[in-house]
Amino acid sequence: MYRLLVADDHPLFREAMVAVIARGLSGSETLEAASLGAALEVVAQHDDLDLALLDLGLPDAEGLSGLAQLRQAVPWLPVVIVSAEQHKHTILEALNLGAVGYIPKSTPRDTLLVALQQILAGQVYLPPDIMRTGTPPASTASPPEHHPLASLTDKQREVLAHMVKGESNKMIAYRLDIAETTVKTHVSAILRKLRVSSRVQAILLASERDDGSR
Amino acid sequence: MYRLLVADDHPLFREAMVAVIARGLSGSETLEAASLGAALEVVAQHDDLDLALLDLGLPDAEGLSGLAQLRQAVPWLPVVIVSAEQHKHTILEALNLGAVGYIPKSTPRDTLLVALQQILAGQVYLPPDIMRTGTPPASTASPPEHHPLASLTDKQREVLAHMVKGESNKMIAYRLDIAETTVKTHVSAILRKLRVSSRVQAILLASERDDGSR
DNA sequence: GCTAGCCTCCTCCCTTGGTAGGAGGCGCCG
DNA sequence: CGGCGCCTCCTACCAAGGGAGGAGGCTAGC
Repeated sequence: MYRLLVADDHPLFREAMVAVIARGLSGSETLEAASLGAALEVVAQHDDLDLALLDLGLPDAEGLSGLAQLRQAVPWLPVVIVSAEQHKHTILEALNLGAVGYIPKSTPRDTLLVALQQILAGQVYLPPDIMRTGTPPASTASPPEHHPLASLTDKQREVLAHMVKGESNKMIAYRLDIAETTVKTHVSAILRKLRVSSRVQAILLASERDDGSR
Repeated sequence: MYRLLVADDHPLFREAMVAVIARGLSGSETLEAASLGAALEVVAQHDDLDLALLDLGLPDAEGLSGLAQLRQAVPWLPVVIVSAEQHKHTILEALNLGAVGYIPKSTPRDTLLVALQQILAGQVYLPPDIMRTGTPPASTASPPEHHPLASLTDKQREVLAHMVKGESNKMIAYRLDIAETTVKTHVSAILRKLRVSSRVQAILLASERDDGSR
């Protein structure tokens, strides 16, 4: 049913996770990686993955840099962080980097399954503690998840419309009669909101959605 | 019917050209520009132009640099060079820069009309002299005009396929197991053959054509 | 009044994209 | 065999893209 990647350097935990998935998501296939490097290789060769479970604290990845690299390499792949650490700051950082969820290692098996299903369904999973404590992550967490494109401001949408036509920042600036730096600001905001890392990906995503054009 | 831009610093010649167009291509609209700067402004504000007639020797454009700038600014706009000069080298250079034709100023009115119609129909017009003298422009002139995409080599098509997915040069290199410099070489060749100036435009052009994907 | 969001613009900095030009290897064809 | 096209890779260089961070002005809402 689904194809998942479990990236964790602890063999036992990896196996446990795989077992949970096998039992809870029957028919799903799991790939494993013991390091970030291995994970990057795996994702490079499998473009049909549905989700990656990434452990924080892989030997070859400093903290969230592993997430950053993974997102960078394959922006289309949803990544959920699996970690022992539970600092609110780290979790928000991860979301900012494009993670679609954060699962504490202490999560009981059945809750874990619910979390995975929720994430595979396109939702975001966060540890209940965080959800409860009055934390309105606002900018990156709640709204964008469901309406990536809808969350753009008018001006951003306008800039995106020009990007889609293949125009450069400089040309967009000229047409909209604003400074190129301003265009860059908008573009950066767009990329962040759409969770992609290059204008090309933003364009593909945009023209894939709205597409009333042909 | 058509919207043309006539860029020439000589008012008399410009008027004559406009007159020829008015008589021969009834219903067509012509815009005028007396300098390259003016031409650039015009094209920036009119994205529905069909063709630009560019004089070589505009006050603010050194030789073919005007063509280069114009092509750079609006790659989608076909540009035909109108010039007094007739050196074979210049003509080939112009074609290399993406011009779709080269019309000597000495061309008689009726021939000029034929040339314009030919160009508007997607053909290329070159002064008969050049066509006759055994000059096989090969690389840029004859084949690409009709089949921009078809003229790509297998490898180039393969690279383009990855570009269309939104992948960076580095990622493509990794997937195809070749050096990034090689990917760049292919990308450059693709851009040249497709007559565009950025990967985004190449991608848009490519996904506009083949599109069996949706 | 103050705050929050948005738009505007800037500087500094690094990465990516793209061009130019050269060079070697391979295979095909006249 | 020699030439030609293609693929490969390289160096060097410049332009464009993108992130970080700060800053001012504006309006809407509390």
